[in-house]
Amino acid sequence: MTETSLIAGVYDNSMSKQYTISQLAHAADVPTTTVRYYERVGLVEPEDRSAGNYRLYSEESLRKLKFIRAAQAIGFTLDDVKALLSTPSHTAAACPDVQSLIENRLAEVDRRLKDLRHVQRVLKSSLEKCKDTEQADCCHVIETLRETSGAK
Amino acid sequence: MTETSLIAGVYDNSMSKQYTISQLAHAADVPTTTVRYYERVGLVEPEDRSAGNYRLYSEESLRKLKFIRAAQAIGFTLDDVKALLSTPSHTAAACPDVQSLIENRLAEVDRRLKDLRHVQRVLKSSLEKCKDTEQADCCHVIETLRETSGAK
DNA sequence: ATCGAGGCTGCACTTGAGTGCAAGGTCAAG
DNA sequence: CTTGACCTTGCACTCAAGTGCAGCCTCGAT
Repeated sequence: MTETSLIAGVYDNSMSKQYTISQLAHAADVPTTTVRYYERVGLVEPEDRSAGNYRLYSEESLRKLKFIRAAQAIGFTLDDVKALLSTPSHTAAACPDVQSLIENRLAEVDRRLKDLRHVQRVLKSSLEKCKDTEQADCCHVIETLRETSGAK
Repeated sequence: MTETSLIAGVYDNSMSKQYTISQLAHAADVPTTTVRYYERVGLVEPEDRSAGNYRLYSEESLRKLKFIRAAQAIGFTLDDVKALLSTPSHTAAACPDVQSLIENRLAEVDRRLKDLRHVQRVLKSSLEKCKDTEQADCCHVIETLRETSGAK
């Protein structure tokens, strides 16, 4: 292990192949522009440059990239991801930081879920009124909104 | 009813009082800057101007403002709101438009709920591993993420 | 040798919903 | 008549996570 990173895994088969930016991007299913952007903000760096100044990436970059997308998918910001990635790996000391990052996200997700369920109820009842053939009057949407705005 | 607006309600007590921008803003619990912003994007207009060129708003503006915030709270964009507001009121013809706007929002909310529940599961299991005193090793977070990134 | 695909840099722009600021005008109280 | 709170305009800036573009370079194939 050349570098003790949170990502550097168990499988350290040195002599792994190198990727150009588009190969890497393709493998991680990320636009190349985004890979360069991640570099700009300090998330991923090429291992090396080719003779013609092309970026060359290692397996680790690929793992990192996948990690970034996975973390993003569950709602972490790139700043959070940066924190996660720069956490000195495998030390118990880091745990509280990571843990509280997760707890914060989870709390936010819970809040958001609660909100959304409320929203879902309101929208459904609006739709009911809208569809009500007795008096197909979408203006009731407004009533519904007015009434429920105070609530919550 | 001077204007057939979706908002102009049943209670059309003419001779209603006028608001300065800060009174209006306070009543609707919106910053004054935001009221001006809404004007810029064509959502709310003052009924009149005072001698000193101050904006003067009617009750209708207040209702409109409250409507905007309520609609926003259930996830409509200001563009949606504009569409809702400009819908020629009380005509059955408008119904399909309003209805599909609501249906679209609802579909999006459903999707979002599904995503969030997934996220919640992933975060919870990360947290479990993080808290596991057997081997308090937050790095398992990475494993969890890597495994679940493919799913979904 | 030349063509097209892909790569490089740097900079500006996007979206949505506002916020901040400067320079000035107005209003009511003291 | 001054002070302070409030109002006016216009313009620029914020945030996050990118996207787009111009002008140039490099690589592999024909």
